[in-house]
Amino acid sequence: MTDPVPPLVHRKKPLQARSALTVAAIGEAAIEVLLAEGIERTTTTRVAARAGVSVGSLYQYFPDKHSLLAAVLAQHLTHVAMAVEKSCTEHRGAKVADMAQALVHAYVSAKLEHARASQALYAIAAEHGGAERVEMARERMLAAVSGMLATAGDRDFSDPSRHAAILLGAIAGPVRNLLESNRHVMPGDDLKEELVTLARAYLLAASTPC
Amino acid sequence: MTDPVPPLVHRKKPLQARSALTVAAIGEAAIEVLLAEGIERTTTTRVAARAGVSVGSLYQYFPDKHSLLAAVLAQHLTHVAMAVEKSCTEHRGAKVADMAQALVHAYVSAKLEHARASQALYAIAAEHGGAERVEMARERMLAAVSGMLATAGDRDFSDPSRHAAILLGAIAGPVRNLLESNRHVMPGDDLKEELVTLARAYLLAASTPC
Amino acid sequence: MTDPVPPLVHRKKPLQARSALTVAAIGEAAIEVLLAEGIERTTTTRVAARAGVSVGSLYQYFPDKHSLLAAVLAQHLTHVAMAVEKSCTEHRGAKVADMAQALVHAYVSAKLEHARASQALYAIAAEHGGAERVEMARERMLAAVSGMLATAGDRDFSDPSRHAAILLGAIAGPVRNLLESNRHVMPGDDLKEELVTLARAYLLAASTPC
Amino acid sequence: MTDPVPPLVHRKKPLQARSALTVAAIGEAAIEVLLAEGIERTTTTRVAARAGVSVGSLYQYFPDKHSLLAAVLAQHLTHVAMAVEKSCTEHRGAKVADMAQALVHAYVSAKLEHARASQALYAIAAEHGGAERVEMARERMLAAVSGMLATAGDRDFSDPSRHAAILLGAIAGPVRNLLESNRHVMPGDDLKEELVTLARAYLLAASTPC
DNA sequence: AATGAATGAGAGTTCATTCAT
DNA sequence: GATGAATGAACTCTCATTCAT
Repeated sequence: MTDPVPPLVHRKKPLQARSALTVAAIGEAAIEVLLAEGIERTTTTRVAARAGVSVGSLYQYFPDKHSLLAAVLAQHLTHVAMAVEKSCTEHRGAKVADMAQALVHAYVSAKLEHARASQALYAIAAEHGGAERVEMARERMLAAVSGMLATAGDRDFSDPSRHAAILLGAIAGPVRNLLESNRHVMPGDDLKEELVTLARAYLLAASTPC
Repeated sequence: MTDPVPPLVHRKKPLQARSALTVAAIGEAAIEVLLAEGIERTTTTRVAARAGVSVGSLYQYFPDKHSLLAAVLAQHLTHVAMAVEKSCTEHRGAKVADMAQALVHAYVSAKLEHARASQALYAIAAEHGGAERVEMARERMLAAVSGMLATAGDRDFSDPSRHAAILLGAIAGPVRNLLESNRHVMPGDDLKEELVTLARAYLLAASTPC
Repeated sequence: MTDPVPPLVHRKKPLQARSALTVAAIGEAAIEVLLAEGIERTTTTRVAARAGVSVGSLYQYFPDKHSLLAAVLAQHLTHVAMAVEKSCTEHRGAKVADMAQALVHAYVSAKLEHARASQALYAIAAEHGGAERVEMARERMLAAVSGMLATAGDRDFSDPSRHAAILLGAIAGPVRNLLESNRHVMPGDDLKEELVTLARAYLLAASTPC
Repeated sequence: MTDPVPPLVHRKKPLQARSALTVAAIGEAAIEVLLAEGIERTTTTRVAARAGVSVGSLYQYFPDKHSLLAAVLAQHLTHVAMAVEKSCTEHRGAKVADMAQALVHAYVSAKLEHARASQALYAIAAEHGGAERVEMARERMLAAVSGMLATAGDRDFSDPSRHAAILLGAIAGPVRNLLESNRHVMPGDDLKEELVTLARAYLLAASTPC
């Protein structure tokens, strides 16, 4: 939108245990307020109150509201990206069917594990330099997935980067729908199963035998 | 978040040509401001200014900011949902491969046709009762798609409604990623082609021959 | 308050019958809106709508909102003042007991006859140059009453003007209370009777036999 | 008009001395602005400015404009009501002539003591739920006065509650007239004297000897 | 370090008034 | 003459941010 990717610095390094706890509490509180009140009513005062600290303290740890929300978003994105990266690293050289299953599990589990946060953060993603951060996380995952695809033991991919992009998007879409629809239409395990079918079918269709 | 689906009424019926133009201009302006400034800076005053009318006029046509954004979102969602419904109706009884292609074309074209609007509206979708409206549009499309799947000439689906949900999500995900990443990584036609592959592969994998 | 007594001119003389009707309708509408919505929500548009005319028409007859409300107030005040003047003229030379009765009847009847208007107008009286107009009406009534008292056939008043002021205030107070308390505690006739007792007692106490 | 009696809560308890001073300053300022500019121009911003604080501070102590004005009105009404109650309690069992004098003194003194506030508040009384509050204050005073009348040592009242209502109204009317007419026609002491005459005359006329 | 009262720019919304039709 | 869409100043209220305590 308007702003370049801001540096995302904390005003202080939360070296002491106390500080770290406070920062964590504020992050939690932000998500809760986001879910309970919506972005427009997510104010620094309300977040501080929910976290049980004063606004002043909040500003001791985050230079402004922007940074607070960006930090919360970044943390979540990093969590998911790392889960994907780990899984991709572990399945280099595997068969595509296994890659598909592993990727779906890694991604969906990481998302559903923090379902509430995920849901809340879709709202931030569109603002606060969120788009850039989301983009960056996607790049990381894309690199990991296309790297993995290129090493598939049983299939060749003509354009691993493109296939990775479609694959990730195709997995993320239904997950997002599930998280955003309040009444959870489908249990997480069914979702995973169905997405494994999807991922496997796509990867096979998009590749040729070695 | 907090509010139920609001009635989405215009304050006045835009019967006269002049009014209709003004309403349209305001809608356009809302999207432009949304894209240029982000939601937080999308104020009624700015939208009115961009539309070349006074705030007062804006409020003559929309009871409040909420309704304005909701109306813009609703218009877009309806456009896409109708395109999908039309395509599904036309392909009842067809082969799944054709269904897949038709659905992808219909959805992606409708989205890319109003790419700017699409992109801008993801931000609204999370607020302003947007979630409910998005949900409703999804229901319409789901019904259309699962209805179509059930009539496939060459395959049987055990649970058309579930498959429809996954399919739509899987198509929407990559489209969304494309729209949200500012630098358009992939041309629209390539995207369609790849999604057709995805959709066909999934539908075949998820069904059994008649 | 801030402004001197404004000239209270209509923009046009309502010579034609049509105009006179419209003016009257607007006046009525103003009172209704005042009662139904309170001053703060008494807008020119609402008054015009209630009167069944356009805002534009309202402004054809009244130069501004101020004048409209002032005119409505003035009309009511004049009505009451005239009733009092008439009664006072008719009872010059009478006995104070009869004067008291006549005055109470005239004043209370005039007020209760337009109870709704009376009630609504207390709100205007404090603004819109209302104070001055109320003052002027009081002067007229004061002059009439003290003029009458001075001619009493059976008693002498040392300071008719002061006695008139107290008398009028003492009658107006309970009437106002009755009108302002929504649940009408006392029937109008009981009020009159009680006020006659009050007025007679005061006038006798404040005067000496001839 | 539209609303029930609002709870009249301050947003924060003005426990600290500083806060209490600020709240008081805002109340004072409200009265001054009311007198200087009239209700329509009595805006929260102007009141805050006159009080020497920011609008934000005003809203820290009063949830909305409504409550601010209501609080100021309530304070004044309570002051007067308490003065009347005190006087009535002290004159239970007294002779009606003494009761009359005491009541007039208590009421008129309380009003004139805060003449400016009194005058300003007549304007609020008609709006902002003022009517209800005024009504409540009147009830308190009515109860006190009729309770006192019932204990009169030298006279019997057939309907103390009705007599109390008329008496209070008859005293309030002239006081109001005096406060509202800018040029003070009559000194306060003369007014009191005249009202004592009025009150005594009425109470005697409305009662019978024991 | 922590607090939370104070600030004031800025948002949403209304409404008296005008004027092209 | 009548209409009512358009205007934009002004109002109420919120909230990110600061700083004296």
